[in-house]
Amino acid sequence: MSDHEQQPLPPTSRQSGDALPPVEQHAQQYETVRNAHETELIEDYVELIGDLLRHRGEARAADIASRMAVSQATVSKMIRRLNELGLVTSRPYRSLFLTEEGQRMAETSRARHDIVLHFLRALGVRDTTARIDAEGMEHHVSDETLTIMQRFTESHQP
Amino acid sequence: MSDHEQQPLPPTSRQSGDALPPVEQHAQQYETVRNAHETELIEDYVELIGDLLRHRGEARAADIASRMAVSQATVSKMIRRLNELGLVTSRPYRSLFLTEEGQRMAETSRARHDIVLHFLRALGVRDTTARIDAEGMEHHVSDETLTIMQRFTESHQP
DNA sequence: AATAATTGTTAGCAAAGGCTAAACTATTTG
DNA sequence: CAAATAGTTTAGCCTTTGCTAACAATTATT
Ligand SMILES: [Mn+2]
Ligand SMILES: [Mn+2]
Ligand SMILES: [Mn+2]
Ligand SMILES: [Mn+2]
Repeated sequence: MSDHEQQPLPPTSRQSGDALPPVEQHAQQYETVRNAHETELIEDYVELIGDLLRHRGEARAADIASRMAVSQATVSKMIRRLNELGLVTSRPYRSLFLTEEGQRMAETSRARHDIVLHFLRALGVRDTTARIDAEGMEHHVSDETLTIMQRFTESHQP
Repeated sequence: MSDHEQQPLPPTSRQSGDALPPVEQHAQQYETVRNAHETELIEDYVELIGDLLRHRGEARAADIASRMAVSQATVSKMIRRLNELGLVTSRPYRSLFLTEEGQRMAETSRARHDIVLHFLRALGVRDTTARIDAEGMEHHVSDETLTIMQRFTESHQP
């Protein structure tokens, strides 16, 4: 075993940063993030399709492409995948629709997204910023935190 | 132009979900998230290497692999990339070290990570959950929100 | 009806981030 | 010091998510 203590680093310079968590716990943090990233895009597509259907009555591939700032080819490919996953139905040149399962996912995602967005606004974040932050944060917020956010929002502007 | 209003949808069923943002703003939300995802992994590696150096005096590939719950091959490949990016220096079979730029990135990431973690704890989230959520959220929190989180934490446990 | 514009699909490419298996190097132990 | 163990690297594979370019189908305009 080689000695690891090179310069003992004065304990004063270390008021910053918590201790390292135990290896298994630390590993679980990263694993959870990787899992979230696997479903993140799917959720955003399904959620957006649901929003378009609700607000516009139809959800076209071109709308998705411009709202996501992504090429139509990318959207087309993703739609095939959503189809295979049983989340949407699509006929060429027609609006997309959500399956039962797709609707459930859209609803869950939208609810979660709204909780995060409203929480950020209640905290005092400007609307534009809150929307940007919520789009990314939503996929990484546990149910526990979500509940706490919801309570906070309710109690801070009834 | 085909008419989109199929069923006008009773306005009562719509207390949920805000209006759709204008296309350009909506697009920017997703773009920001995609950009964050590009740097996210890099930041986590650099931050972890910094933490290992600080707490353990050295940062070995094997430690990174077990803490990230990823294969050693994956770590080895990523180290080469960090090297090419000028963030770390590495001699084969020796500890990694951070370059000047790597140290700056580690410091910035750690500070941001801590702000999010402490904020969640101040909100009332349990430690384990807070750590998991912070690991994912940290990359999607704007400077504006970060500042607000910091103020909140300070004023809620002095 | 013919043409133009929009919308959608397909093919082919690339980078990122995983993995396993095999080879190699270093360290620890008998 | 030889053998065993632990750590590191490389090669080759796969999936996801993006892109552009070319083509096809639909819808809108003249
Ligand atoms: Mn969303
Ligand atoms: Mn999102
Ligand atoms: Mn972090
Ligand atoms: Mn992280």
